[in-house]
Amino acid sequence: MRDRPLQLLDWYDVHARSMPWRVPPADRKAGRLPDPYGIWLSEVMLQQTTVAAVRDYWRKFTARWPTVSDLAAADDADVMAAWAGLGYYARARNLLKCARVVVADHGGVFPSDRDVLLTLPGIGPYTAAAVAAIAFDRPETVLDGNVERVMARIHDVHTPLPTAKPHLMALAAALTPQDRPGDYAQAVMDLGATICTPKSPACGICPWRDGCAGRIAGTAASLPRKTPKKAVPVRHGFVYVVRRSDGAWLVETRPDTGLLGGMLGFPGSDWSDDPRPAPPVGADWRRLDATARHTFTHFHLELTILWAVVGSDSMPEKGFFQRRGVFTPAALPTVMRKVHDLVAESLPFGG
DNA sequence: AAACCGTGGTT
DNA sequence: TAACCAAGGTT
Repeated sequence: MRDRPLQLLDWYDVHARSMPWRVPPADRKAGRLPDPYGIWLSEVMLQQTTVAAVRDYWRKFTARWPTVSDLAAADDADVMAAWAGLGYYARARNLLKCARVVVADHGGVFPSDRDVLLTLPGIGPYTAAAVAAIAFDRPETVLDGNVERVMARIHDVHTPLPTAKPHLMALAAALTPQDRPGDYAQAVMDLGATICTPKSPACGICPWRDGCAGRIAGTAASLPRKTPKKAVPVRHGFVYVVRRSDGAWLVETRPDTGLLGGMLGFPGSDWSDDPRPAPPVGADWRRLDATARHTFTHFHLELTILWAVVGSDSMPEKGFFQRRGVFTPAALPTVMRKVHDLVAESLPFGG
């Protein structure tokens, strides 16, 4: 069998996926490396998130904040609004923290060392290795969901995740080449994303098919094994949508920690088995004849929507009014945007 | 160390 | 359609 990394790099030279932040293999071989800021931004956005979902957000962020210094100087609310809809909002809070540390402690220059990168907010083992390898061509080993799957299959590893993770890491590290480590890292992930897919891998066209123990054993499609997850419960809650007579919307900035931390939203009850309404302002409340349903990572949510129209002298106990032109549903996390859309289509208020 | 933390696409 | 899944990190 020919050298596995070289086999994969030859495949990558032909089949590399094109991405806005990526430098194609031909250019990288000529010595060109990507902007570390763009790679860091892409890697944070790509955490548990598909390439398709990230593309437009990455373009929007780099157009508005072209350098890490620009991002570090941004207003928190602008960054959170720009991140709205992408999910895992702690990433956006850590993104800002990280940018500010890079400016304050590293002169606005991204560190190239994996262990230094690991000290930065929002950068864990995967992202530190990815930035070092992809942006600086350091021989670091990335272990993401793709690499775990590929390693489990070519070595026919039956130990379930996450127990198997250290073993899979050792197997992946043993393959990482000294030459073109950045392309190699991207190549394994492209292989996992396009050939060695979770459900029905395309073993027939895989550059690693010859030495793949999982394919030979007939177990590939069932690997990696994973310990079963718990069923997600259903929780309930109330949201309060207040329109002022001039069309302004009552919103609040959610606390920095916890679910949807730091994001804009409509005030509401807690989300529990037995929530109690606690309206943010005295008003003639009416119940909307529609329920907002949304699924988070660890629970389903059913929200009862209460709405009211108040006068221009209204002084809410919670939140603040955003006028027309300032308020935009695009700045809301998806569950709140669903609430907004249900209200907007039920109450023709002129947007 | 297990729980928490979003969303949209695929099966 | 409900479950699964995606370039994970933090506490």
